[in-house]
Amino acid sequence: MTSFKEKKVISIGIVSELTGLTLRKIRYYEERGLLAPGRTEKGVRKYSFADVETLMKIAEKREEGVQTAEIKEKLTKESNRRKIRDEMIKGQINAQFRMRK
Amino acid sequence: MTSFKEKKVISIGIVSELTGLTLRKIRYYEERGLLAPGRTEKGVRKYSFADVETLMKIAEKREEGVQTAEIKEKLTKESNRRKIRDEMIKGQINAQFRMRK
DNA sequence: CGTGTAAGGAATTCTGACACG
DNA sequence: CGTGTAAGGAATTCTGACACG
Repeated sequence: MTSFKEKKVISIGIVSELTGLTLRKIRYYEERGLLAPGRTEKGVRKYSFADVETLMKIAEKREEGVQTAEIKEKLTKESNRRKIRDEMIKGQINAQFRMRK
Repeated sequence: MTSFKEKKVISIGIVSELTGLTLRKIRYYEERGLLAPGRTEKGVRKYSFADVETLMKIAEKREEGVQTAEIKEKLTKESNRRKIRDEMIKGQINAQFRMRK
């Protein structure tokens, strides 16, 4: 269910290596609301592989000169689409169960 | 190819939370050769989700009183089986390619 | 707006060793 | 054998701010 890809377990230094982004940039994109890493009790940021992928998309867009505000919109829309899709799948599964009764 | 699950990106503190094992135990199992985390250039240990799963298996066995040496054997055998299986799959895929030519 | 950097402090991890057994 | 712990040091991360623009 909560797959590996979504688990917030990677610290920012490793994320930096994985994405090629500086710590400053990674923190800034969070500040601007483009992604939401987890935090340990002591306040240390933790990222998932999904976050790393998001950051790679952000990096591409930034290279194209796209501003963070626009990127944020695009990301929000994408996550909404994902949400709707997942709900539809859930609905289908539930429908299947009802059929079988 | 190099899937998320195998990537060495998790630090020992998080692994401890994920597995319920103390840092001491996690390091000791490594010392005994039951698993091989990666290291950053500075020497900080980094684990994969696969390592985390291995540690959970180790924890179970230890609770049953199995010694680390025995657990190590079992793990080695398992990884050999995995290796053989993967090679067979690779062989099959190659065979498919040859058929198509 | 987006990013770099120096600053001071806090949290994390590392190793080798002693302890118990 | 397997694990805890205290010890000292090194590496990592955090925040807020100044800089440039």
